[in-house]
Amino acid sequence: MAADIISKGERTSRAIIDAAYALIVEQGYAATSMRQIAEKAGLSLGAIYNHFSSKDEVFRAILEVRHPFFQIVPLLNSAKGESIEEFARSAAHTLIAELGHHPEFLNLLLIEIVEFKGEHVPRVFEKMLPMILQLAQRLSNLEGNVREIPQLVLVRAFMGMFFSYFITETLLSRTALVEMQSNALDHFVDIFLHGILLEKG
Amino acid sequence: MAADIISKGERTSRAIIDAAYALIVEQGYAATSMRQIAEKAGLSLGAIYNHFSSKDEVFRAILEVRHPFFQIVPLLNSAKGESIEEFARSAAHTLIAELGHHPEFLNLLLIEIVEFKGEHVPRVFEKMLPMILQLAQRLSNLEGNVREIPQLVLVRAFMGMFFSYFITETLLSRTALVEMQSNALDHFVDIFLHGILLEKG
DNA sequence: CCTACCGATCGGTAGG
DNA sequence: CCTACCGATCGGTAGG
Repeated sequence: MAADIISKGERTSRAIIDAAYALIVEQGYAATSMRQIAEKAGLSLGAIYNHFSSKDEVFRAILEVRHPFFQIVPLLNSAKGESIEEFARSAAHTLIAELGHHPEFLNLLLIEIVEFKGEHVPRVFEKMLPMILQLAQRLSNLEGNVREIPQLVLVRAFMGMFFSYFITETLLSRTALVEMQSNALDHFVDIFLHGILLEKG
Repeated sequence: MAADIISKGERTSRAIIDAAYALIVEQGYAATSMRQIAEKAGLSLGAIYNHFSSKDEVFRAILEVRHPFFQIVPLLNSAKGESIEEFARSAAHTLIAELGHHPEFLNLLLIEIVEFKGEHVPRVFEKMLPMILQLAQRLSNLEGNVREIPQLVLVRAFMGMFFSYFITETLLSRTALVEMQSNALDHFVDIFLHGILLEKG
C-alpha cells in the first residue's frame, strides 16, 4: 500500500471541517449543532471530540482554511495585466467567474463579525500577511498614474468594492430590481478606475 | 390623568423590541434566547407571548423599526447640498457623525442575510420604497455632469460605498493598521465622485 | 402578567 | 470511534 500523503486522521479532520463549513455558512454558527456536523461528516457526535476539543475549535479550524480572504487574495494575485486598469478589470472578471455564483462565500466573514465580534480577524490577517504583501508589491509595480491617494486607502477601497458588490447583489437578488444587476461589477470597476486614475494627458 | 398617546401595551411592546434589538445586534439571533430578552425588558418569559407569538415575530418587529435602511435613508434625505459633490460630502459627514461610533448598526442587516438568507429583504424594501423614491427624485435634481452610468447603478454604488466603508472599518479596527483609517471615508467619497463625474470643462 | 411546567435539543464526556 | 449518558438550556404553553 503506497504511503498516502494524507493520513486517515487528517482525512476525518477535513471531513468534519467541510461538513461544518457547509452547515455554518448556510445557518450561522449558533444555529448549527455539533450533532448536525457529525451526521453530515458521517461520524458520531463523540468522534468529533477526538479531533477538536470544542465547537469553537472547529470554527477556528474552518477560518484557518476557508476564510474568504484565502479565496480572494490568491485570485487577485493570479489576475493578469500590466497596467492598473488591466489588472482591475482582470481581477474583477476572475472573481466574478470563480465566486459570482456562490456569493455565500462571504458569509463566513460576516458570521465572524456578527457572532464573534471580529475577534479572529487579527489571527486571520496575520496568517494572510505574506499574501497581502505580495499583492501590494505587485500593485505598486503596475503602470498607470494614480491620483494622490494613500496606498493603503487604495487597497482598502479596492477590496471594499467587492464587498460592496456582493452584499448589494445579495440584497437586490431578493427584490424585483433586475435592472440594477446587469454588468454592475463592470460599472463598479469603471467608477473605481475613473476615481483613482489621473486623466490621460 | 391625561390620555397618553402611547398605551401601556405599546410601551411594553417597545421595551421588548428594544431589549431584543440590543441583544441580537450583539450576539446574533440564534444565540439570543427569549429568556434573555424577557430579563432585559424587565418581564417574565411568558409575558413576551402576550405581545409576540414567537421569537421569529419579535425579529420581524425589530426589522420593521430598526433595519439599518431606516436609519440610513432618512439621514441621506436630510443631507444638504445642491450639487452632487456637495450632497455626497454632506451625506458622508452626516452618516459618520450619526453612525460612525457604533458601526454595529449594520449588524441587523448582516444577521438577516446570514441567519435568514435575506428572506425579509423584500418586505423591508417595499416599506422603504417611498423614502427611496423621494431620495432618487432628490438625486436626479442635483447639479453636476455625471458620466454615462445607469442611475440605479449609481445609487447602488453610492450605498455600497458606505457598506464597504463600515465593513472594512470593522475589520481594520481589529488590526494594527491604524494608518489605513484616517479620513478613509473622505477618500472613499473622493474616489466615488471622481469616478462618476465628468471632468470639469 | 407570572409561575411552573412540557418535550426537545444543546455542548460535552465517560467508559469501553 | 461509538453508545449512552450528564446537566443545562432552549422555545413555547397551561393555568391561574
